[in-house]
Amino acid sequence: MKRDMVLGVLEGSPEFLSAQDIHAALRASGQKVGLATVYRVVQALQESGAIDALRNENGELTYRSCESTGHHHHLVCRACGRTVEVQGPAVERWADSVAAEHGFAEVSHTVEVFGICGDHRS
Amino acid sequence: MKRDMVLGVLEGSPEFLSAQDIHAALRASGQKVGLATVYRVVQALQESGAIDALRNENGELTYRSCESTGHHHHLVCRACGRTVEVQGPAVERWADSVAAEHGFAEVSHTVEVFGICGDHRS
DNA sequence: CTATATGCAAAAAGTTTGCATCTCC
DNA sequence: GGAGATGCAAACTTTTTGCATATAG
Repeated sequence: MKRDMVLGVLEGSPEFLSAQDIHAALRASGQKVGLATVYRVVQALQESGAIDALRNENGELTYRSCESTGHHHHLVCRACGRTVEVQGPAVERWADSVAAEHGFAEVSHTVEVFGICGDHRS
Repeated sequence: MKRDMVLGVLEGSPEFLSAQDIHAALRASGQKVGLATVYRVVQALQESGAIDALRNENGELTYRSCESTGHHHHLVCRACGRTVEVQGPAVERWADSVAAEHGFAEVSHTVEVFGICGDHRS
C-alpha cells in the first residue's frame, strides 16, 4: 500500500504539498511510484478526512496532514504582489457565527485581502 | 476592443464569473468572441487593477468588477450549492485594520464561507 | 502602413480514467 | 484464483501561446 508512503511524506512536512511534490519526494527517496497512484491515494485520504486539501495560487491541489498547524490568510499587494500572512481570530469567529445563524455546519472559509503596500503608495 | 464587452458582462453581475462564463455570456448575447481573447482581456484587466481575480473551488479563475455594487459575502452550501448573501461589518473592520497594521492602503477583500446547510446535514 | 487586437488551433499544465498487470490473501 | 492496488498512457479540463488575419489609428 502506497498510502503509508504518501502519509509519511505529508507528515514529514509542515507545508502544503502538491500531488506532484509528493510524487517527486517519493521518487527522490527511491520509491517507484506512479503519479496516478499518488493522485488516487491523496483523494482517498482526503475523503477519509486524514488530510486537508486546498488549492494554491497556481491552481494546484495541495495537501497537508490534518492536525491544522497554522490557519492564516493572505494580504496581497496589488502593485508588487508582495504577500503577508496574517492571522484573524476575528474573521474565524465571524465566519462561524454567521454560518451558524443560517443553520450551516462544518464551516470553512477563504479570505483574501488586497491593498497597496507601503512601498507602492503613489 | 473586446475589453468593454468583457467589462460589461462583469459589471452586470455581482457574482464572480469564470473566463468561460464570460465567454458563454458574450456568445449568448450574440457577440462573436474567441475564448482566447476573453482570457487575454481578463488578464489585462486584472493587471490594470480594474477587476479582482480569485480561484474557485474547482480551480477555475473567476473575476469580478472592482466597483461591486453592494458589498456582501457568500455563504455556500457544499452539499446543495445553496447560497446565502451575508453582511459582515466585523470582517470589513478586521480587513481594514489588519491591512493598516502592515501599511497597506486601498484595501479590498474577498470572503467566501462554505458549510453544510440545515437541509443537508447528515 | 504599422501596430495592436482577435480568432483559431495546437500546446501546456494539472488531474483523472481505462485497462492490463501485479500483489497479497 | 480473486479483490483491490498499481503503473502506464491516453483522455480531459482549464489556460496559454503561435501564427496568420483583421482592425484601428
